[in-house]
Amino acid sequence: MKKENNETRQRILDTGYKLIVSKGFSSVGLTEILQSAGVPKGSFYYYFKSKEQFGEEIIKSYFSEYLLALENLFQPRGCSVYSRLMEYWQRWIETQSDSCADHKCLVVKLSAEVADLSEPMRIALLSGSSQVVQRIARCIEAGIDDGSIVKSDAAVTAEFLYNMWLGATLMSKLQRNADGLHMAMRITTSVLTNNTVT
Amino acid sequence: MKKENNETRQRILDTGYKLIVSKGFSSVGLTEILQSAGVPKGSFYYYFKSKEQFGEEIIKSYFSEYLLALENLFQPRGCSVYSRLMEYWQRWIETQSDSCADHKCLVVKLSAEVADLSEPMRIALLSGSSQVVQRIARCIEAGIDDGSIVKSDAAVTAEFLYNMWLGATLMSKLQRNADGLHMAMRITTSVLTNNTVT
DNA sequence: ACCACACTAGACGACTGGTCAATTACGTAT
DNA sequence: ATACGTAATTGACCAGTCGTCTAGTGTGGT
Repeated sequence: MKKENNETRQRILDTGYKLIVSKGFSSVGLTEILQSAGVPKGSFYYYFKSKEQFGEEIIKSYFSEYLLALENLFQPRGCSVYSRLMEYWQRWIETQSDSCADHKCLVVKLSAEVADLSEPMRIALLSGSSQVVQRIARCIEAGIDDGSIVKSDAAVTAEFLYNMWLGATLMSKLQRNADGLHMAMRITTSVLTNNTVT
Repeated sequence: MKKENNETRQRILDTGYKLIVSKGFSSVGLTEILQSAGVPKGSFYYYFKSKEQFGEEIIKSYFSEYLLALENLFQPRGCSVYSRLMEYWQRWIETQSDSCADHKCLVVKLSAEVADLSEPMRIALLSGSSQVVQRIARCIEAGIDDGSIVKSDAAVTAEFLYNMWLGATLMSKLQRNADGLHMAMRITTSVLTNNTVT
């Protein structure tokens, strides 16, 4: 049997995610990632073609986990579709707050930086976030069906809500507090129940 | 009398803005900026303390111009307050579209990257964007007064709209088209006239 | 014993932000 | 006209880091 050590590879990915999501892509060097992961520098190019492809894989594996968790959260349970969706936003607030170091959103952190820097990374980000929005849209549709969410164009509403939360998260990074996120939460509630904003 | 030669200094700032708004802060080196501006390396540190302080000044001068243009746009003219505000968003679409290289939004480009990187730059970004939101809020108030905008909490509406446009612009950078911005436009119209989303 | 291959060390040239001593340009006082 | 002080400008240079790569080590299978 070969050693087939993907453990090392995974550790590089995990450490890379943590550092990149907090410092950005260009600001973090391979040296720092590898040192922090306890992996020798020479190993990197055995596992990855380049830093860019490494970044692409981080994004892809991030969304892979994210979408799995989303699927799980939106699974029918002993509560309305509406409250399941609201739990999603509630968790968004928690994960994006200052305290929580991990699980920060890669879309918020990397979109602006990467969109003009790397085409593969841009595509990965776009594909992932599109799937998230799609999944939210399907959830809204289900909520309209079971009557817990007010009728609207589900696709438009999902995209709109996602955009608003993205912007609010960006501003909350500048403000270093969660006020903007709580405002987004109130508006989300209004929109899903009354179709009004305030 | 002093020479007061800010011309060189201003050229560095202008070139810096263009490069940074398209490539990001960390990805652009001083060498590239200076070479592109036709200014020798040594001169940089005569005008600026560090790259960080340089970035801070770029942000500040960006907002200084931005707020001036905003003030001008919102000035009472031969049209309703509502249509003046809508012209602002219309221009947002135009400046953030692929074609327009200059005048891209620094808040969109730098917030995520800089928030965890440099405190002075974060503060500059926060202060500037807060003033913009405030100015929009005052405009909405005026619109409520002259009856061209439906009644609402102006401050909340302004913050909400700004967040949504921020998010939409981020996504449009990923999508490389203006669809998200046009959706933001439709929602903005709805909100300001009906207080509904769709 | 030998091969195949997962893995690694360390150096590569290019480039980073930043420093500095030397030089020039110019308004003012003599 | 001359001398002087300072504002402005310069590019060579620093120590360090960047992403990348080649040459090689170690080990399990045959």
